[in-house]
Amino acid sequence: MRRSEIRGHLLDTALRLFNQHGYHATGIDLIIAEAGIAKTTLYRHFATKEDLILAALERRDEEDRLAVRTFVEQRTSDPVERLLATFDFLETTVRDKQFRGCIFMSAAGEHKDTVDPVFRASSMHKRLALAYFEELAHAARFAEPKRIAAEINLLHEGAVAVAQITRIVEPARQAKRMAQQLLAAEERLTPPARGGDAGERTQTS
Amino acid sequence: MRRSEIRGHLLDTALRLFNQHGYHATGIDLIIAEAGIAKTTLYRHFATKEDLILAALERRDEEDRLAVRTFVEQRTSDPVERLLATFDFLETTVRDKQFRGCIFMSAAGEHKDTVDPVFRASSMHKRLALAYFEELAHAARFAEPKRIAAEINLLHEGAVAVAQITRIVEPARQAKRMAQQLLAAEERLTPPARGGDAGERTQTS
DNA sequence: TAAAAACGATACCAATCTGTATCGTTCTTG
DNA sequence: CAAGAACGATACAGATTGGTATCGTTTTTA
Repeated sequence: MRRSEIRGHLLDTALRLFNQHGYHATGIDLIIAEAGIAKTTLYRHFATKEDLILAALERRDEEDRLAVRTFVEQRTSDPVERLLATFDFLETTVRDKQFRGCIFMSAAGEHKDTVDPVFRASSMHKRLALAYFEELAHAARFAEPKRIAAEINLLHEGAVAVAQITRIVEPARQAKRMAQQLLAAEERLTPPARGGDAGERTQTS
Repeated sequence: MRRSEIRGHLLDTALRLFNQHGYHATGIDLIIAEAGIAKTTLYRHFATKEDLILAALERRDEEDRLAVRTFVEQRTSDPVERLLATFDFLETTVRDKQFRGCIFMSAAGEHKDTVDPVFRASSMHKRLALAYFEELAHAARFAEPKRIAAEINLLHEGAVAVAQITRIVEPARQAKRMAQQLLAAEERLTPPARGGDAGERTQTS
């Protein structure tokens, strides 16, 4: 393995093990054994285990946000359909055999103190995920994009939580149907496809 | 302290610490120190730490299910209103200064293997919570009580997850409003209050 | 009230934890 | 190609983990 790849390989291995066993239950010795890297080398890249956790979460945060954007944007250009497509993306992640819940929720669950850097990193990820929903809800010209985004976000979190316990895909599909019904009943500032009537509010149910 | 109370006191202390720091991060030494009980005594009541965790979850499971039933049933007798009242109960638990998320979700998050007894205990609690929603949805004569219950359940889990990260109460209220809109649009087998028309399906929106 | 059980205190055990020190080898890079 | 940095391997440190052994004291109970 080239030395420039070691850091990334360590992060990938750590993420896999954190997802599989959790953060406290995953020891440094297991990580280096699975990665096939010396302990000295790990500590040359990351000062502490907490630093490793934070770096892993940061990497995953960027990967995830890029992945959902890519998935959604290449599927449709309509903002409402994009909001719904996020649930299809969710379904693919839940369908993964390695799915054991959201690693950020797990991280926050094991580092419950709000001032803990790991909690803050998880919190930041969730805030950015919500921001994407807001971006889409705004583009869809909903009358209350922030509220819509929060509702979509709540459905996402609910689906992941239920799927974490049941280990079935159905919650993701159910959440999508709920989102569908929810969005269909919402006010828009202007109708999306038809040339709208002077920016006035329009009921589209 | 009377000796008959020691077991319960240990469970309460353990639950408080598990909620505060998580399961792996809470050591036996901390539990006995906080409880003011000798280690020997703890291990006379519980064979292993896992046994202590399981007993604590069992205790909390019964407490919680009784508490929500009591709260809901003394508030209203209408099944639909009772479904909505579960969100008010949720709001009180989230409003608690000690709220750090659902201890069963945390337990499942730290014991991710589906055959792990702790995971199974958490899973069982969630199954029983869902069963209560089904009971209420059935009493409300919804056409599809199982689906309704699953949707209510998903909203609950979503609200708890979002509240765990944000540490605000709003998700619980938002989930209730979503449930309200959801239930209002649902078919019922017979109208609840008015003497119904021969058991046929009725749209009540 | 007397015997039995449970208690507290403490010392202890082996295993595991995160993190460091040492040192010979390999890779990178100027 | 040579110097310096990064690597692997190993041993080790100090703290902490879950759990046990011992024993004198207190409480329960028959």
